[in-house]
Amino acid sequence: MSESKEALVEEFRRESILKAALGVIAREGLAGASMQAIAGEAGVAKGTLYLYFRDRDDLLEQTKSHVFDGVLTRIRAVLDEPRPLREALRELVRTKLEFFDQNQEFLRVYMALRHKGDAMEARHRRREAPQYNRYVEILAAWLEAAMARGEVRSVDAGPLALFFVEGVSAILMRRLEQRGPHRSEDLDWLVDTFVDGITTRRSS
Amino acid sequence: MSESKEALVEEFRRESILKAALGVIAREGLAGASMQAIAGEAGVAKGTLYLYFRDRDDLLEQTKSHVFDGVLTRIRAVLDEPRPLREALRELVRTKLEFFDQNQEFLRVYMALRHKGDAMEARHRRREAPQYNRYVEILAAWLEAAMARGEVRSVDAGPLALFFVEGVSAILMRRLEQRGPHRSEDLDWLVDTFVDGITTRRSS
Amino acid sequence: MSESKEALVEEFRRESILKAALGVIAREGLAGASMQAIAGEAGVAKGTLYLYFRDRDDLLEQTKSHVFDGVLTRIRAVLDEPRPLREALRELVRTKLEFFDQNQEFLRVYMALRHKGDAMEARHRRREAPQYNRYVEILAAWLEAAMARGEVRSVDAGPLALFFVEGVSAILMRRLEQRGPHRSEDLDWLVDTFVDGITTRRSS
Amino acid sequence: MSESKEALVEEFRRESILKAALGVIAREGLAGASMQAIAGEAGVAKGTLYLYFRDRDDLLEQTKSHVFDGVLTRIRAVLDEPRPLREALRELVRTKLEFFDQNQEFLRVYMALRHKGDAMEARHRRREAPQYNRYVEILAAWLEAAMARGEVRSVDAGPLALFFVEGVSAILMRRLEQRGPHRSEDLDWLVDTFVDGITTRRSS
DNA sequence: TATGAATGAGCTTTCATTCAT
DNA sequence: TATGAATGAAAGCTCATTCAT
Repeated sequence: MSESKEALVEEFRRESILKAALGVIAREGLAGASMQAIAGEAGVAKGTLYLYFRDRDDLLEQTKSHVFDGVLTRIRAVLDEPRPLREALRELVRTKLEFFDQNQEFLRVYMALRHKGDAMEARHRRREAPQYNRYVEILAAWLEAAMARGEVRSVDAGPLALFFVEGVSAILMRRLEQRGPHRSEDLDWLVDTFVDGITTRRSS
Repeated sequence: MSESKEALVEEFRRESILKAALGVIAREGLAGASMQAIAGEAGVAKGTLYLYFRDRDDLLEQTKSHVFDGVLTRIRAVLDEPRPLREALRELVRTKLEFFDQNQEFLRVYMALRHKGDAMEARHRRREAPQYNRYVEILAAWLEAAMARGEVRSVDAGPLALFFVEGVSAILMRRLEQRGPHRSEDLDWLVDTFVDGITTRRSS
Repeated sequence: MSESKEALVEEFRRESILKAALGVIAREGLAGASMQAIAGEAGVAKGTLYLYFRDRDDLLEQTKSHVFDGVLTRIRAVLDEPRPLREALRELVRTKLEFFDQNQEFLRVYMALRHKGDAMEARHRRREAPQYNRYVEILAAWLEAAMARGEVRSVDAGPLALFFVEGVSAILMRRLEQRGPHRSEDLDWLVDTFVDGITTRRSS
Repeated sequence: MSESKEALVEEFRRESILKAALGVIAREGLAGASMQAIAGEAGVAKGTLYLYFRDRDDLLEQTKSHVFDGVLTRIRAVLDEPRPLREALRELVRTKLEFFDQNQEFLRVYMALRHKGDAMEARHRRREAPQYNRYVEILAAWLEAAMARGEVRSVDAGPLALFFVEGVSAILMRRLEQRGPHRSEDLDWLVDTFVDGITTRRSS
């Protein structure tokens, strides 16, 4: 009981630090996210960060994971629900837009770090970006299921999912950068185009 | 004569530094690309770098430009040549693959910096990545021309181009990361899918 | 209690750094007073200096203030005490000699920086040397009071005070440089000469 | 013939560099007087400076000498001319004011370096500032002659000269700093005060 | 003699990390 | 467990000096 209470307190502290890191990164950029700045934002001392995270890299890594976990959960939910192809993908884009909107500043920074070999730390190239890959994998599996059902032309689902995910992400990022108002319906045509492409049977 | 010789030597030195920077960035990442490291790779003294570049930012910026200029030229050439839609895009992907192959390690890092608000420096958020944007713009213009000819369904060409460019880039990056052998024909199906999507008229 | 203790420790550390800076400047000159050297002399790490001083300029500035504050206090005390003109000025010179003797090497360097436009930094021309000016002002006020009492011929007290202060400083500096033994009585004749000059009524 | 011509050219070049150094120091301060800046001002290449001066210290030193030589010559001329005590010192101050006025910005910097142990370079503490000392010596000799003639009370002439010289310098510097208009007559009262002091016989 | 490209020591400053409290 | 003063490696950058031309 007491143990679980302590674990709860610890988890709470951990999350508040992650949230602080998120805020600082969004506001100041990665380079501005010094341990001092994060500690300050979190209202703890610098040393305390090292009680919860191995080092700066670890903290930054977990911050990234934390954010991506959020979208992953939502996206999984969208795809789990049975829907017509076109509707499902429209909903997917809608969800993603919403998420991007909420994490705009942070993503601007972290989009960079999608790929295996991070921009930052060649030393730590081993690290993955598992959530990001998971997202693509989930969509790929979903597409494969659609292919199995004959709804989608049979192609290599992995690259296809990646193509769609990144293409949409790029558009969303640009929209956010331009700070114009954005409604998700504005992108329905894109989904339609994509769906037309993957469902159409080529005429000789 | 002597002047042009000196200018040549200067340009040669400048390029050799850019090449060194490219190498260091590819090997060690952006953060690892210290002036010291770049100078070492180039076989010159630290101070020499400052004879050719204003500061580190300038050097990094020019390194990026140098690389992107290369692909931009090639891509422009591909799109300038009149070709059927499908062929043109296949050739585009082929060209890009080749380029990515040559600059793999560097791009892994610099893909990050495509977007307006760079990953690194919130202070320097102003800087653009003009070549990258130019690439997308060129494709968008090309697509618009195709729309005008009635070959492609009329949609917002800018986002569409971005979608394609980024989607393809993502796949290329992943392929390179997985270091498997890759033939450009492997992606013909993707181009076909995209072309089908953008050319097909929806039936009711 | 604990707070005041910490404040005490902090103040102690701060002063020990100032003392170290003083020593280094005296020994190596201003240009030789690198942060490294000062830190070494103080027995702390370079970074520690930045916990107590904003930057090098700040440290140097405070070092100067620290020294000049000392003499200012003593000189004020001398002039506050009511004394005959001649006695007061003799005592002033005596006090100054004692102070110069204690801070000889440092003053050799910092005498330079008396004037508004420092020797060092054209960029920082704004900074004053307030303590030094205060010293002259105090003496000027004191002389004006003597004029008001009819003890001293009425002239422009500011320049007169400056004349005396600098004249005496120069002699003290030279004596210290020549490292001969020096007793303050050796300068009584100078005070007498000055006093004679300022008190005498000119005979047509 | 040709040799002397070359020597002339060399001397001309040397002086033009000194003049350039003077200008840069006056404009940018000592710290801003980089070899590059001086070379630029002189219209020669950096390397050329080293053909005429051993190193930066040497150049700076000679710049100082060059300036002080000028005033020294003029002052010697003033004191060589037979004049009543009061007139001679008034003329001395007048000459000095004129000189200070012409070299204002430079002196602001170099006043610092009057003393044996320069502010800048403890390593080079050996160097003298001979011209400055010569000035004081000349005045001291002149005062001693006046003492021998019975016109001035017999005291230690060296310190007395130093006292007068520095006192006057300080006032002139301050006037220049305050950039107000200044006429030399404004300082006649000071000379009178001083003369009264040194000529008056104390009454018991 | 004159040049200026190249050098590299040395500077100030930042900041991730440690550890005594 | 939490702190934050202290550390010192490492960064970007400057500039006096050298030397091949």
